[in-house]
Amino acid sequence: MRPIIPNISVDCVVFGFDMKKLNVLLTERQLKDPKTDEIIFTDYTLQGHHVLEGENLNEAAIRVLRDKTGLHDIFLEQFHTFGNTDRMLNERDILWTEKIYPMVAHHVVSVGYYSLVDSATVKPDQAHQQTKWFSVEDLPELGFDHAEIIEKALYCLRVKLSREPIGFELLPEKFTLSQLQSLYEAVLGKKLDRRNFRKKVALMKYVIPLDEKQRGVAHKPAQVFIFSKDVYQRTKKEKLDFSI
Amino acid sequence: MRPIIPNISVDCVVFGFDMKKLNVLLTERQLKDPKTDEIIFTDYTLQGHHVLEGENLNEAAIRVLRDKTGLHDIFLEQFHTFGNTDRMLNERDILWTEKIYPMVAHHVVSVGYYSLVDSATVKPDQAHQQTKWFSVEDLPELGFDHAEIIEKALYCLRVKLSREPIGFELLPEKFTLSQLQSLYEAVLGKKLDRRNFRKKVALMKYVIPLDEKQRGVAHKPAQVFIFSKDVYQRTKKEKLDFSI
DNA sequence: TTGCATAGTGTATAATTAACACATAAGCTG
DNA sequence: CAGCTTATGTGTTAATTATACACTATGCAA
Repeated sequence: MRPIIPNISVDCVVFGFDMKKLNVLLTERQLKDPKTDEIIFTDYTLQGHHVLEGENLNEAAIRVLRDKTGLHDIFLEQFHTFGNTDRMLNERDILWTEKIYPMVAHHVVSVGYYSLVDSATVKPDQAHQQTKWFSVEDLPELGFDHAEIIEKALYCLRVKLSREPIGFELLPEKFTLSQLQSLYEAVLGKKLDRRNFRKKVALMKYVIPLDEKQRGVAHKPAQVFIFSKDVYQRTKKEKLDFSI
Repeated sequence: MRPIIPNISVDCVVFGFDMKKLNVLLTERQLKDPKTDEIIFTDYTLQGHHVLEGENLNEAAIRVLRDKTGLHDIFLEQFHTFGNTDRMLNERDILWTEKIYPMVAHHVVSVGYYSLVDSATVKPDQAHQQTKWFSVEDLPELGFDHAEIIEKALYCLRVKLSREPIGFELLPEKFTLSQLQSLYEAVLGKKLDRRNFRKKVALMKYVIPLDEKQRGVAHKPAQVFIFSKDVYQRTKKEKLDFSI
């Protein structure tokens, strides 16, 4: 295995959508006293790891996701780099770093990526016991500067979603318009008008209705749609929609 | 002097506006044969430097600007981090790094910042001989991956300018509406309608007319305005203008 | 005083956004 | 199987915002 670069890491904010709210994948971090086995603290962190020698940043992010969640071929976007000298210097982080990673630098610069997945495809059970989904509205205690990283990631996701149709990455392949709308509402954090929303979507030629309806629901079944990246690539015009 | 971190640097894309076009500040890089004094190559690079031990990324960017251009208290924004393993491995860069910085790592991750200045305040003469303004439309041969960095910086600047009134950072304190318009045109890369532009600006309460006119121009003198960051902060509403 | 160059101004039309309510279909329950 | 529950699906009007477009005003220079 290639050696790590001790002072450069990537952290991945994995966003997932469960048809109700926007979630973030977090891993439990627990420090125990080696003698008494007493828990010193418990909190949560993002999925992250050091970049390896000879590895590109993007590659590192892809590797982290694969290793820590089993995910591959998913949407990934670099959004900000965090390099304050004090970002690993609160009390718990010092304890943790000393015990677990004594060989690692004190000042690690971390490149932030966010990724988007359909919550249902990630079952944080088997191999990754201590990994769980948390609503972005109700996060647990976080290690390092990861609260700040998540906040920034969410902001960047909102900006991005308002410009580009990346929301589909958070949905299963087939979805209904209500699901799409509730995704937008979850990410943007506000309610949208159903009829106006559907009018907008109707203009997106890359959201394609299938000859298929929802099944097994206790109400009028909805039409099922897919997103065609292909059609999108071909029909998008380089509109940056500069507002002046 | 504090030691450098050998594998982390910042690169600053300094944008300047000269009332006509958008420019970038670049520094000549010339490699000479130490014996014959023959020029092996000449090209240009951004202002960059390694981060120092114990230094935040932002601080490093501020320091680089101060040391390389004399600028201080200016607008700075981190926009992307460049860390491909091959970013310093084209032929000229290898030659250069071997001769000039033999002790530095081959794989340097560079955090990109852009800054905005009024071209007139930077006179790249005295201390910084080899530093010159170049139109973003007509760049010289660039070292490392700096062409890519500039392209990304320009894209991010456009996105940012379309959301927030940061253009004023590129103008002198007092400016006319025509100057403001031509700044927007230069950054966004397209012509705007004068009357519609002025209607827009009229809605920005933080663009304040002074009781003062342009002087010494061979035509009707224009009204002079200032930008009030203060009024902006107080009147901006958190509008992310999500288009759905 | 005339010419030149840029400043400054308003209106009509088109496009986009925002607000809003009722009929429909499937499963469930009794 | 009747009726209840729940989410789907659909159109119009008003308000706002964006676009297109042409002439007069002012100061300086020749």
